[in-house]
Amino acid sequence: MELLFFAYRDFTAEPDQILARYKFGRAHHRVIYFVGRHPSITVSELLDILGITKQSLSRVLGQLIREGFIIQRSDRRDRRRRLLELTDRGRDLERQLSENQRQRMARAYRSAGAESVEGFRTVLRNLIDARDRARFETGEAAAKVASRR
Amino acid sequence: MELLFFAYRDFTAEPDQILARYKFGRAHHRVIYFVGRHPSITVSELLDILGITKQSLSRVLGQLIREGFIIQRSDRRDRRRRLLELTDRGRDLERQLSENQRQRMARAYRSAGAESVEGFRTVLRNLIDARDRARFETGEAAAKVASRR
DNA sequence: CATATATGTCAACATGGCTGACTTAAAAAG
DNA sequence: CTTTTTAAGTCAGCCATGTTGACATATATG
Repeated sequence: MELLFFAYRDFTAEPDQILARYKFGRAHHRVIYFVGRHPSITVSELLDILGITKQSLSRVLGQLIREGFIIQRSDRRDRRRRLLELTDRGRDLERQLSENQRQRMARAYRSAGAESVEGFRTVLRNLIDARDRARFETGEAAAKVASRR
Repeated sequence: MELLFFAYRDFTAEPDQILARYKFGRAHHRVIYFVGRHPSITVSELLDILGITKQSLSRVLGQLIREGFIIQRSDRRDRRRRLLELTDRGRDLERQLSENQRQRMARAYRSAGAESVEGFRTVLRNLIDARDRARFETGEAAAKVASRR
């Protein structure tokens, strides 16, 4: 538990200086990260992932849209939905922000070795609520989940 | 990175209802947790661990002391230092709060197996800044670190 | 004695959660 | 075609927990 605390603390600490330049906070980082990882994600899906309220998200998402880091377009099939994408500008910022973290992760993986990495991922998956664990299933199970959506 | 986000999100989500009963937040949980794990910790050490400012800590720590969850006594050798301990009441609360988390961790460990657990811990250690990594060294290295303090 | 260190405190401010109440547009159900 | 449900957005206000900066006090150290 303590390890997890320190690892998470140090893992998330670095990007803050970059964010400050844009007058953004960690919440913005999370939004940019997940929109980057899941292009065409809807607002509801993003809310589910972040586990926060619509009102909280809207403050942050609104800024990102107004300042041109994210664009919305409506889903053709269901025009109530807004699909979110990073703009070029958004992608730039995402890369800047995640660069440190990716490097840190890569370093940790390299010096731990492939077996440790597998164990790391297995335990993390088990820590996640069953509801969301499916996102990270491997092989056939993942295919099933994907097709269900 | 995504796995880590979800695991941390779910791992930290549960104790909030209990905390709410005492009108406490997550910050109180962290303080109670670390004082519980490191009896006689000083205020400075706690600040280092939490990575927050003295003023932020003081708000939370002050409440916990006033409400009888933590006591301070001065260090005999250096009477400027205040050593922090959980009271019986504090220990009760700590147990309540961490119970879910310990169970979640135990479940994750059980279904992942001993090897995965080793890998998990190895990668987490590597993710931590070198500065704090020493806390978690094993065997002889750990003894050295301990004796240096 | 002078300086450095550990702790505490006051004030003001920012971020990012929350609840509650409502609106609008579109889809789905009847 | 009307009603209901769903997805998204908005306004207002509250709270927890970070931040900076300025100081104060007690004690240890040089």
